Amino acid sequence: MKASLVTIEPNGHSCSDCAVREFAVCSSLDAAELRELEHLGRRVHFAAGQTVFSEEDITTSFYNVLDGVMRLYKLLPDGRRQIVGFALPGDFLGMNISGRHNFSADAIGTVTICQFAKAPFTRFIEDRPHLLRRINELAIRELTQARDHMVLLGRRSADEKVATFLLGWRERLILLKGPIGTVPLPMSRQDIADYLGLTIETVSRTFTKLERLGVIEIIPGGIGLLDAERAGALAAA
Amino acid sequence: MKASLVTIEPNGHSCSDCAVREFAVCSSLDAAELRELEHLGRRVHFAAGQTVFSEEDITTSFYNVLDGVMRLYKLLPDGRRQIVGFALPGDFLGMNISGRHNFSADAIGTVTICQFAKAPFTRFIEDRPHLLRRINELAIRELTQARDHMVLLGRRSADEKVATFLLGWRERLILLKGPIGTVPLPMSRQDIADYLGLTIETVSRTFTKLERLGVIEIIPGGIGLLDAERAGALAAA
DNA sequence: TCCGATTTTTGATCCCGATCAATGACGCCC
DNA sequence: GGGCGTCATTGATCGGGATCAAAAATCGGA
Repeated sequence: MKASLVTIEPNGHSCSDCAVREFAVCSSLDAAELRELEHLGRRVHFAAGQTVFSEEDITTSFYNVLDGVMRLYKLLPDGRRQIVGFALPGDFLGMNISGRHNFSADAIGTVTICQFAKAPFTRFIEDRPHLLRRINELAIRELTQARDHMVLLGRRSADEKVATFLLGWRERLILLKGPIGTVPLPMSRQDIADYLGLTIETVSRTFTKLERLGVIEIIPGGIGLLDAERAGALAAA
Repeated sequence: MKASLVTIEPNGHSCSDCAVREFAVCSSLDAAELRELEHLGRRVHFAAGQTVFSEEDITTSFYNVLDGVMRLYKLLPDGRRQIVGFALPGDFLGMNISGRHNFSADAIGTVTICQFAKAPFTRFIEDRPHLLRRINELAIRELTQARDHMVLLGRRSADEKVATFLLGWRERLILLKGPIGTVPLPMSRQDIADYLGLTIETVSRTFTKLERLGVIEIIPGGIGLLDAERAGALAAA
């Protein structure tokens, strides 16, 4: 029997053995609170390519990424797409003030998510200022990243964009999983292009150029960073 | 005697008659709290072009814009500039997690600011979750704007960028001051260019083009919006 | 293991917005 | 009111990245 595209984990799971415990919003909670939170969230699995929520959808849940990578994006009426970020384990999605999501979110590869119904989670936050402070902290960090990305989109060349992306992505993965050999790139070239405000052809050409320069090595599903120094210079950080 | 470029208002002022009372972060406070807050903040005036704080500066204060317009921007090492936003009365500046500002802020024209020393204000927030919630709300709203701006920078043409900017700026002013005739543009063409990821020449040419099309009328210090419908179509919202 | 679909790479050409250059329009201070 | 510095507009040309097109590589399924 074929697995469904979206499956809810049937049996109990516990926050205490959660992989993203110290990265996620939950890091602000004590043991007792975690036990209470366990009853509010449920683990959900999404297959590659599935949409978790869409822009303009009414917000009914908040989401905590546990495993996998997601693309967060906005579409223009004519189909042009801008990816506003990639979500990794520990990222918290769904906060907004309009009551509607202001971007869409797809699973890239399979993804596991901890899903909280909006109302009970909002009530849970209510009298827990430390959790609110943690959420605020995550929002401010995202805001900082968003501003950095504006600089990239508005003022950097294609070469700088690609180099900056590769270094930044690598840095995030290292922060999450520790030192790594090669850099996995689970997203497609088109995703990278839509993240950097380029076309797929330009991204592909720039990858090839960087390889020719001996800065990277293109491997299936990722790249190897051969000359971090040189890459940093190209990124012009 | 010539006025100094930065002046601190000498005598007492009161939050109760503050112009941005209902827009700002303070809208979450009751009368008693406002009276307490009064002692933490002081009004400061900046002359046109003055820098209020710079990127990488250690954050020693938070700022509440009371009057005037500010440009918020980031610089690349080689001088390229990206304006990440324009601050208007009611906007709250200075939140970050690194302890350093992550963008610079200049006064455009004269600006009045309500300045709070970081430590006492942080303490003031401490046991006032409603204020924290309000700050979080403002952060999330900015995040939404930041994502919209990413789409503009990454995926829109010059014409769309300019039209979108004019409509968005007009909308913000209307929200703040009610219906207006012409749209004042206190920032320079260079500021607009650095906000939209364009050059000053392209902005100027696009303005002229929109005027030739009968969409706007260029007047000293601003524009008149003659055909909002047409402008909206060009913006391709 | 082979085949068809999809994704990625590479090549040729085009065009939008940047760059370079000059002129025009203010505002400001003596 | 005249001269000067700054900012905005306009014109001519250039080039980086987009677009159009095709080949090559990779992947998934029978």
